Amino acid sequence: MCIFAPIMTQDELFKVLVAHCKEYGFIFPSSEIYDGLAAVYDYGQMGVELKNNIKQYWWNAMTRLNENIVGIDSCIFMHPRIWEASGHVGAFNDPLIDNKDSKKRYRADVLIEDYLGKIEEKINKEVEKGRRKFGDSFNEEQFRATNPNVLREKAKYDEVHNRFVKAEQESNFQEYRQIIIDCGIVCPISGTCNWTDVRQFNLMFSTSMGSTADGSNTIYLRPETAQGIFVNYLNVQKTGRMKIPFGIAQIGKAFRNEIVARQFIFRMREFEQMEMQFFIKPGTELDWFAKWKEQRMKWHVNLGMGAENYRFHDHEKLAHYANAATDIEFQFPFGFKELEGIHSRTNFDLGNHQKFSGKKIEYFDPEENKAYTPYVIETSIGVDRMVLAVLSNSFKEEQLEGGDTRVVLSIPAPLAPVKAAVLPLVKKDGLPEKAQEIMKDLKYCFNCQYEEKDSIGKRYRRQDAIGTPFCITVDHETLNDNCVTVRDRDTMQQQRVPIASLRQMIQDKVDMNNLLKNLD
RNA sequence: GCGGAAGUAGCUCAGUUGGUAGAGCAUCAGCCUUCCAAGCUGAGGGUCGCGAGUUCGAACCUCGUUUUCCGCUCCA
Repeated sequence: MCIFAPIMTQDELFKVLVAHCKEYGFIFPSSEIYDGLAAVYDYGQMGVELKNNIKQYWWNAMTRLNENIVGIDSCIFMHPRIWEASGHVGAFNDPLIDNKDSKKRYRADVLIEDYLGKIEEKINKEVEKGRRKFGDSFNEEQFRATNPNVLREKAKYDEVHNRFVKAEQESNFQEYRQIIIDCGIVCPISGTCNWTDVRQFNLMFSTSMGSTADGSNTIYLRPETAQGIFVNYLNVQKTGRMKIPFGIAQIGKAFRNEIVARQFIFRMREFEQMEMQFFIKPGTELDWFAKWKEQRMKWHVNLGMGAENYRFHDHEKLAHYANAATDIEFQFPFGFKELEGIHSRTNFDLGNHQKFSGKKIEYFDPEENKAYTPYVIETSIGVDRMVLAVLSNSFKEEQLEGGDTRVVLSIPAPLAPVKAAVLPLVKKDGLPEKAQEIMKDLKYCFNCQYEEKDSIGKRYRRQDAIGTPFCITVDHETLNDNCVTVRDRDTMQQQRVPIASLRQMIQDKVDMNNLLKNLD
């Protein structure tokens, strides 16, 4: 068996995978009969099963294996002030400006900051010049206060800086543009100053709550599920009598109005997150950060999709709330990309909610005999990215002996949408009836399919294409000996098995608890 | 959001200088079949992405629009 690699590039493979996902009912473009809706996808009959299994694997790994982690399900709608406290209202609005000649887009504030940085550099150069000139007798403070070149640049800097800060406070984006033009900031590509207006892209979706126009409030669709956990911290801690360290897990939809959403379900405007916030004593965050890094990597590798396909990517530039951050990256067909983020969020979120809500959010630590606002380690994984990781990793086009090819999804068995297919060899001679009997027995334990149409080989291929680990074939012998042929998806090997032992055989392979036991 | 390319049946595509829309596979029904797809017979399925314009007549020419892909840009 060899994989199609020599013939197909990663790019082509990805296209074939997308087509396969549609053809076999995993993922459809949203609203397709109305020409689709950009970057929104629906899960089909197979996709939803796979997705649910992934969620179950995560949920159980979090809430069952850890006595000190509990789940919640908070709403998508939340009080608008929450997004001020979290920093999303401020930081999620990027002022963007385009150069009409080069067609390149920049963040207007970054352009101005770069410009200010260049003036600073100039000043520093002057200072260095002076230092070389005067040697030991050089007095930097005095030099800065008197040198005409420095003073001129400093005045320029202060003027622009003040305008910039004021514009930022007032969210006056036209002023951004004016600053860019007044300073003669040019596009590094085209070298021209031919700029469009500054446009603001609010990455949060908004809608209004309240049915009358004047009585309604603007509210946002949450851009992350984490805040639902933070604002419920006190509720869970008190009612669950939780002692630090403890965690709260949540799975739910989040929405971001991305400027560009592409690469299939990798970046969607509506997506699903699995987040766990772990509350800890301040000062212990780097230990817990390391622990969760290890735990989360173990969870991934445990699926058996190849340890070499994962890597950590530590952040050098940290977000406003974090003091340590890393990504778990997975090798997608388009390269290593973020699958999960692990962040040490300090007490930024709880502290801010304390400030904005005016409610005390503290934990009294009996061991320390004092109260503090807990620190947080966050693990945050995209469900849809996880689905894509599983699909892209398991999709194979194999060359068989005799020149045949087959397309197989070697999905880890506990995640497979359908666990077993029950197939009468022919649809006569009482074989369908016997197969239905088996089906009746197995359907209470596993998601099974019954199929009698087309030749047996064709049915095997169809099951391969959706990743069914077992095909159970009922033949004429079965009526005499109560045994069936069980065909393995990955090896294509067949084995004669008594009907009575079918259930255990399937269970051994598809039981998610086997995965979970390896994690404990 | 900008630039480029594309959109004909569920899928892959053909369709001549503008003249009544096709194939293979798939689907469905029936027949035949003792274990790794593509046996036989028949049937269904398309406002040619959508909307205008030019024309006696548009899948084909023009404009607009939308979706997808590629590049840029952005990404908590």
